[in-house]
This record gives sequence, C-alpha cells and structure tokens, in this order.
Amino acid sequence: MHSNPFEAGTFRPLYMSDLKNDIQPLEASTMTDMVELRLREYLKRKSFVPGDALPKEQELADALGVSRNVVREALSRLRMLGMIESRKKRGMVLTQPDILGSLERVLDPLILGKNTLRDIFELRLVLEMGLADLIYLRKTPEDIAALETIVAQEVNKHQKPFRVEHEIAFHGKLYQMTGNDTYMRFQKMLLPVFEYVLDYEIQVNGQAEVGKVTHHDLVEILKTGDAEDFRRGMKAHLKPHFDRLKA
Amino acid sequence: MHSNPFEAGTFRPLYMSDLKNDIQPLEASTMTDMVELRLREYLKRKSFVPGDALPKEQELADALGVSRNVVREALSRLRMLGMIESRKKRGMVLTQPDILGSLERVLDPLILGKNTLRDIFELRLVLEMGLADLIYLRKTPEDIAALETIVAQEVNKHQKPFRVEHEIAFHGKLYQMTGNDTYMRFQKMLLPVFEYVLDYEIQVNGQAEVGKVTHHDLVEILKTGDAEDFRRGMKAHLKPHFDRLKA
DNA sequence: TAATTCCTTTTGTAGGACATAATGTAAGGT
DNA sequence: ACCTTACATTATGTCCTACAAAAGGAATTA
Repeated sequence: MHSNPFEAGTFRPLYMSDLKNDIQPLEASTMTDMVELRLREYLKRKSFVPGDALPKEQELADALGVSRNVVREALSRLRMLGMIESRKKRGMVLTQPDILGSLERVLDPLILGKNTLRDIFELRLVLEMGLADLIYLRKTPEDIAALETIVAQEVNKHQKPFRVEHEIAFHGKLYQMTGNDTYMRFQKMLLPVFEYVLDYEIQVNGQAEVGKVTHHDLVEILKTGDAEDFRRGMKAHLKPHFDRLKA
Repeated sequence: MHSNPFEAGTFRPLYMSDLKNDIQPLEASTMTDMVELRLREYLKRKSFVPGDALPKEQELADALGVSRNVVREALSRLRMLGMIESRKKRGMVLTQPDILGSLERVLDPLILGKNTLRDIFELRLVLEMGLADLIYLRKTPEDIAALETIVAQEVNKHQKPFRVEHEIAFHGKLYQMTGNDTYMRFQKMLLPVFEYVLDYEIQVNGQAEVGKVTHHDLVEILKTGDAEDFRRGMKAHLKPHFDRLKA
C-alpha cells in the first residue's frame, strides 16, 4: 500500500491540461449556454460598470430570439456568480461579483478527483510559503501580540479537534496579517481539502508527522528575523508535507 | 498624484472582511436559490460520486414542491459549475466540477473593484514566490533546455506586445514545470488582472521598471543553485512589483 | 406638505405544450 | 438465429401564457 492519497497512475500529460481553455467550443451545446456567453460578451463590450441597469428580461429574450425562459436560466447563472442582482420592478443591475463565491460551491473534497486534490494540496503549501513577503510588509506589534496569545493557548492535547482548531487559529491569524482578504478567504476555502488529504494520510500511516519548527518558533522569528528567515522557518514547519510530495 | 492603481482610502477593516462567509443568510431570497442549496446538500448527503444518475427534473420538482422551471434554473447553475451534465433521455449525471471554470467567468479586471484588484495582484506575486519549491521537486534537464530556448528568443524590442508575450512564455513554462495543472491554470487566469494593473502603472509612471535579475539569471540559478537561491532570484526579479506595494 | 390609495411595471413562479434526441423494442428480412 | 429497420418511449430543451408579488410612481385626500 502506498502512502499517497492521490493514487499513482492518474497523471495526465501536460499538453492536454488546458486544451479546453485554449480553444473554446465551436458552439455551446444549449441555447442557455449561448445566451450566457452572449450576455457576458454584451456586458464586457458595452463596458458596463457596477450599478448600471440591464435591459429587462423580455427585451433580452426578444433581442436574442429566444424565450424568456432561456434568458432566465442564463441570468440565473450570472446571479449565482454575483455578477447581477435583480429586484422586482427595478430591474437588474450589474454588481461586483464575488470571485471566490463560486469556488466555494465547488470545493467539495468528496467530489473532486485525485489529481485536483493533489493540486490543491500543493497550492496550499505554495500559499503558506508566500506568506512571508506580505507579512513583513504589514505586520504590526499588535499582530505579534495576538499571535503570542494564540500560541500560549496551545493545548497539549493531541486529539484531533483541538489540534485542528489551533492550527486554523494560528495560520488564520497569519493570513489576516497580510491584509489581503482574497488571499485569506482563498486559503480558508482550501482548508477542508487540506484536512481531507491529511485525514487520509493519518488513516493510512498512523500519526501525522509534525515539523521541527513550531508555532512558537515562528513567532520568535517574526520578532527578530527577516522575511527570509521566516520563510525558512515555515519551510521547516511544513517539511513533513513537502516530504510527502516526494514520495 | 499617487502611483497606486488601487487608490488610497478604500481599505476595509478586517473584521468586516468575511462576515458574509461566517454567517450565512437565514433564508435564500428566491426559490431558485433555495433549490440550488437543497440540491447541493442532497448531493453531499447522499454522497453521490461522479457518474451517478440524478432523479429527473419533474421528480425533483415534485419532491421540492416547486415548478419544474425553478428546478431547471437551479440545475442550470450546477451545470455551469460543471457539477452535472445532462443528456436527453439519459437524464442527468454528476460530474467532476471544473473548479476554476467558474472563476474564469468572473475575473474581468473591468468589473472587479480596486480592493480585489490589489488582492489579486498580490496573490500573483505570492504564487510566483511559491514556484521554487515545486520546481525543484520536479524539474528535468529537458525543462531547463526549453527555458534556455525561450530565453534565447528574447527579443530586445521593448515594445509591449513582444515583451508581454515573452514574459508569458517564460513564466508559463516555469508553472508548467511544477506539474500542477490547477496551479498553472490559476496563474494563467490571473494574468489579465496583473497586466491590467501594470498597464495602469505604466500609464501613470511612464516606463515599467524591471528587476535586476533577468530571466537568463533565473535559468542559471536553476542549473547550479538550490530552491532558496532560486527564490531569492525570483524576489529580486519581482522587486519592482514588491516595491510598488510599499507605496 | 404629508400620508394614503391605486395603478403600473418587472421580476418570480407555475403549468402546459411540443420539439428533439437517445434509448429500448418489436417487426421483418436474410 | 442474426442483423437491420422502424416505431414507441422517455427525459431534457424550448416556448408560451398566466398570474402573484414587490416596488416605484402618480393621483387623491387630509
């Protein structure tokens, strides 16, 4: 039995990887797909800005030569993406989409394939390694104090719920210190996938290893060292995870 | 005039940042929203796996007590996310969603707000800094050769289209070397936003600065140095961008 | 002027109808 | 028996009509 949750032999050659992105389908299969595409084109071409009002459903339907039903299905998609909002009588207005909202709906470890799970696991490691630069750009003494509080509350219990909770608190605070909401939310969304892979790991290999550099050490580095020191510390902290990738 | 495309004074306090994610609306406004939610719950609860068939639209409508129309609008959303596929007569089957597909639709620099633009700009820098670890895990001599070919074709023309093209070729190859499709696609999607911000920059400040470490230097490091060397090199290569964040 | 009532408009929901395509099935020919 | 053809069946895709609900606007009244 191999200790890898991603399973060997599922690797796809790279040239196939994003073919779907390079060439777009000649014709979207259903009317709804086409209308969705047309609407997005329309919004771009007319360079609508958030707040602008859209034509009414019936007008769009007439202009596109399809039924109002089809238009509504397409609009429903845009509404889900947060691109538009609509209120009765007032019509529809363009809004600033919530770029991560749609990702959230799809990031279910149980549904994602092994390849994607592995990719996301790695992506999270990349995000952790990238913390250093932004943190050193913006950290404040208050942040450090908050981190120390969190570390002080570190329970010795190695049972899972406590441990995970603490991990999230500590790393979450680190992300917060970057002042980058999107970055923080993104990382937060990736957590379930990360946990899922680790759980699998533990189930197979017994106990999860832990790096030599602790949270306490990382805080010390933050106080005295520079960004490169911190990154080296983080790399050591995450070493077990990186080692996993080599296998 | 400030040299910052994100505009000052738009910073939101962090405690407001992800309120919408922590507490979810008590009741989704429209039937379609609720049905969409219910359907996703249903899929998770029954632990459907890709390939499984879903009940027919009319059955879902009856079970949920809504019209087939509403069900279809909700299904249309899931279809857009790539969670389901449906063919006539055969019904609908669960599929592995394309997690980045939905992001792609929404990443339009013209629509995104200043805050998000800034966040994404930083996120891309983070991704670049994270390249080192994965590259050193998987690089091959062929990859290095390919990089050298790209560098050799580096045109001296500083005109924009050529320059950008070359940037994409070089950095794209780096991402490809990580063997992480999701990582690569993600970065690719962020490119337009990155370019958009840089364009703004150039327009305001005249010429775009360029780091002291060139592509050629980076390749040399890849041949002789270790991951840390490479990261240091990349940091120097991106230095102008990081400096921008300080302002 | 301010509050109320009524009208109008636009989205949201319902239900029926039919086209279309894919599947299964039975008839018919070899 | 086996292959082919033709037909019936079924689920999605599209269209249509109708009406409920909410929100804005106008007219009326205190």
